[in-house]
Amino acid sequence: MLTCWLVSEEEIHHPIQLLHHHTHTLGRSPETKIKDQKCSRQQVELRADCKRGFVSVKQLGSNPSSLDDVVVGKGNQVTFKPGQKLYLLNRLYPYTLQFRDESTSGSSLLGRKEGTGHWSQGLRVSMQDPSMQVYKDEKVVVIKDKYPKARYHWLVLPWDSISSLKALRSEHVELLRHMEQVGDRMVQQQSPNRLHFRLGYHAIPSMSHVHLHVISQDFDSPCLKNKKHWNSFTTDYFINSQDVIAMLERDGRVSVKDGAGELLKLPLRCHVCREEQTTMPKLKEHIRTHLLS
DNA sequence: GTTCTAGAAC
DNA sequence: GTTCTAGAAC
Repeated sequence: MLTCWLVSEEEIHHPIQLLHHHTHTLGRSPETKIKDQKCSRQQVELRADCKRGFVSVKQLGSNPSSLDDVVVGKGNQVTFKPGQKLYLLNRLYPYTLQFRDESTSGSSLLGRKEGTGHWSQGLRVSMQDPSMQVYKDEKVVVIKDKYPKARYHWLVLPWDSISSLKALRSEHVELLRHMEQVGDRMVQQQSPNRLHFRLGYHAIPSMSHVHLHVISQDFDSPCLKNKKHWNSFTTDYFINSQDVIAMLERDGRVSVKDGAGELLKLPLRCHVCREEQTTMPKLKEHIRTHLLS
């Protein structure tokens, strides 16, 4: 079981432990050392889910608390994940989340695995591991997907901690262009034959930290196992990098349609000839026929 | 994200 | 009886 800690970004006080499925009220108090009268004594209510790796945040006070750049709003509830920043009041008093393996604290025992936090933070761990890095420069790092869904499947990640598409703003356009350029270069350099590739983002990714998928369109991989896998790369759930950049240039934000998650439940359809298949094994057999020629 | 497995579908 | 999917993971 992981433990959950609320960390004051400005190190005003020690991390506060949030117990699994317990509510914790945070506001103007000796605990936070906040004396600002605009902050309610019960500014937000927090409830940690250590199994799923997030904290529910409900704003109780009248003045705005915000998650990244988005105001929560009184009475509203949002999901707070590691990598995101919670500002208790008016973009002040920033907090981050940490899920830690309790086995790493205190005296260590032999043979115990090092705690790496919640599974959804796996990419943040992998990108820092030199043995996983395929390419890196001052802005981004490229790693191979741990469970590739095709013969070639890379992830391009920025060093900057950007939790998801929702946190992207106009100022990130240049970074995203660079990520795409690096992705294009991976395709040209590493791929010997002329396989078709797509570069894009998942509408609702499971893993934290913005990552660009660079994936060959053979989908010839034992790790491609279920409908969710298939539809996440072959429906509108997969948003082309160019479309994300265009949206960011035009609106200053990336909007993901409501119900994008439903796209994962669509029938299995071949991405080449659009023919529908009834089961995954049949689909996998079918797409082999498009490999030749 | 994956693993596991109950029970639906065949 | 076997294959395959899809939801839980406290």
